[in-house]
Amino acid sequence: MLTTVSNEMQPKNPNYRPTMRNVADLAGVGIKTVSRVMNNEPNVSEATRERVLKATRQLNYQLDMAAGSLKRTDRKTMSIGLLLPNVANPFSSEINRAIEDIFNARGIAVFAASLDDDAAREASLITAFLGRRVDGLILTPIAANQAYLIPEHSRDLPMVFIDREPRGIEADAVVTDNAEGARRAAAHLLARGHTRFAYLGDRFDIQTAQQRQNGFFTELEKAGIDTGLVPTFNGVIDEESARQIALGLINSAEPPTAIFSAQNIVTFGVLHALKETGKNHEIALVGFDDFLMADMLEPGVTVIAQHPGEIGRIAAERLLARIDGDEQPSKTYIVPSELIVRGSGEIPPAA
Amino acid sequence: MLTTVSNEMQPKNPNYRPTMRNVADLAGVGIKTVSRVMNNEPNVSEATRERVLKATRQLNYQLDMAAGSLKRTDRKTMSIGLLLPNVANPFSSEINRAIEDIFNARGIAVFAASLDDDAAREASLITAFLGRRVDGLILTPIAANQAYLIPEHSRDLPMVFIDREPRGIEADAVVTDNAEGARRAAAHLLARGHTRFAYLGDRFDIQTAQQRQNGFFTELEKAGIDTGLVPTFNGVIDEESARQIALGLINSAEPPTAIFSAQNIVTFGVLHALKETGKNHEIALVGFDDFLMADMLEPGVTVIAQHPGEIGRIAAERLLARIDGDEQPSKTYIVPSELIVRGSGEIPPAA
DNA sequence: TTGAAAGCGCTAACAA
DNA sequence: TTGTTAGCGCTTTCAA
Repeated sequence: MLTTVSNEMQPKNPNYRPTMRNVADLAGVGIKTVSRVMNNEPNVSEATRERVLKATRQLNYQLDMAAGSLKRTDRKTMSIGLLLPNVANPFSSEINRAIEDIFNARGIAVFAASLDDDAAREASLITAFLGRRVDGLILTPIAANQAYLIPEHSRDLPMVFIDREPRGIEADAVVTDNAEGARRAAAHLLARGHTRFAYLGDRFDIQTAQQRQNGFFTELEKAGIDTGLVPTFNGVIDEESARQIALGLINSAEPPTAIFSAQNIVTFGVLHALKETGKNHEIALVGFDDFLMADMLEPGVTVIAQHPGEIGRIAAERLLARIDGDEQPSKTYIVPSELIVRGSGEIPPAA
Repeated sequence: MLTTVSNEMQPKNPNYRPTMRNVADLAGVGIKTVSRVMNNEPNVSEATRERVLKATRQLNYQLDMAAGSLKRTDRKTMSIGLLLPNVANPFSSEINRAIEDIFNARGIAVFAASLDDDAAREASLITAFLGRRVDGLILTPIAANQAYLIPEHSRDLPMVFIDREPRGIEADAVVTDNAEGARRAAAHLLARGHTRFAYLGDRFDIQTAQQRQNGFFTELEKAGIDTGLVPTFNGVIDEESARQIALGLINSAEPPTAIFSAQNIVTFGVLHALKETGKNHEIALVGFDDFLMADMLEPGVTVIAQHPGEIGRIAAERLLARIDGDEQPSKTYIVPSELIVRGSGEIPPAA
């Protein structure tokens, strides 16, 4: 005989959303027993468990995680926040996928959002995630400084930075060896005998862009090249301006024999310029970032490939370890880039 | 003079996470006043508001949305679930971005996850989202039937299906005009005088694949071609098998003069085969789905482009309308595909 | 093995 | 304009 009154509380509508109380009443057990079953806790007889499970199926009951986490000691929401440059670009979306795979396997859901290189978005998206009490954060820092995150970090909100290291806060980071990758590009071109270079990079206020330029120029200088004379363009933020700049270089009195483009989009612009002018087999090109179809172009495009999937995987594993209580000192993990030889970077300087 | 006892409850640790009660005590107001300020409700004097705001800053307080939604009448969590084929592929990630933009502007966060064409994942991911009480669902159906969602749909959980229409449930859907797009591809090739075709498609159990094949074949038949004789390959699920099949076709006794590849990955395999055999300027190719660099290949690749951003935008707007209470009958929205002429599809049949 | 009571942080309803 | 009380659905604590 059921003694509770809660049956009266069930709306006549059969499509109300049942609570644990409803399940308990239907199964004729206490609410705590339902909780035990739903959370796979021990000390429930097989018969009782079956009875409860049957009631959950009858009512189509689903545990409310948020309500539970409110009272639960660890207060975990089983969700994390992920801030990427842009979920639509291949670099971001590969990271996204790698992270999803790891958290998914642990039953943790991922909120992802795009920053568009906008510091104001960084702030507002982080606020949105914090308000949802995510268990951790993986983010590409864009604001000049991340010191504002210190209070959260001390409150034991784990965070891992990706692609760029944070400033003003000590935390884990996972980044590509940008300087070394660009250095290798320079060495590769120098080995073919090039002496006339051009450098096209994106926003110079972004850490990675600076590192790539430094790496590239350092190697040129080691080879005795006066980098002050190397045509250098920073702030090339879209394909069309990259194309225009490349056209200007190609048509100049002393065109470069080798071009280094420090980023995906920039590479696309340069490729268009080379194709239009028919110089694609005469001027060497190495691009930072691999891209789809790079091997199908004429010539194939030699690139310094990053490994976004690897970055995502490592970041996810670090965050998971932190969530699980890992207290080791924070550290920056460096994911090596890779020179992929396909043709465009092996063109020798014109006689 | 504060009379509450809750100050004792604040841990000595300065890095505890403050509650609304703590803010209220510090500001010397009632908890409901803090709630009013945090939710921008009226009827708070400017002075009080300032005092509360100051306290929130001092404590670094952040409203807990989940706790609030528990009691709030509308029970909204301000989050939605998004199920995509694969967040890493360009089609999915463009949709993802379009949806993010619209929900973000409304303060609604997006849980995204990848299905990998796996019906079991569809079920488990939906369960995960429902357990988090998302306010709505946008999903690419993969399971044979979505009738299992009827209870949730009747409980007033809005949902919009994308890319494919659901089966077994009446709900909004946003899809590409697959049949019409493929039909147009056929017409385009027929107009160049082709009579020997080959068709390569992906998993035939996927609705869109069937529609594309139907559209393509219908147009061929209209032109008097016996489609029973057209070499047709379904279940081409990766680039390498597409390449092998294309190589077989190219090297056969009677090679096709025009190939239609019904999906991105398949197109990549065919392109490789054409390039390897040097037939890229001899055999015509039209692919379904646009891709990066399609214009940079030799020849440029003629495609039937889908508009994933548009699909995402419409789906997001529909879901938002439903969340806001729109009760109109459910409907399927069709996003037109677009023929993009670039060269490969304009190659005439060999003499 | 089971369940009753308290309370997580917040909003609704209502009183002052 | 402000504050008090109850209670959202759940887990914890502790008693049976």
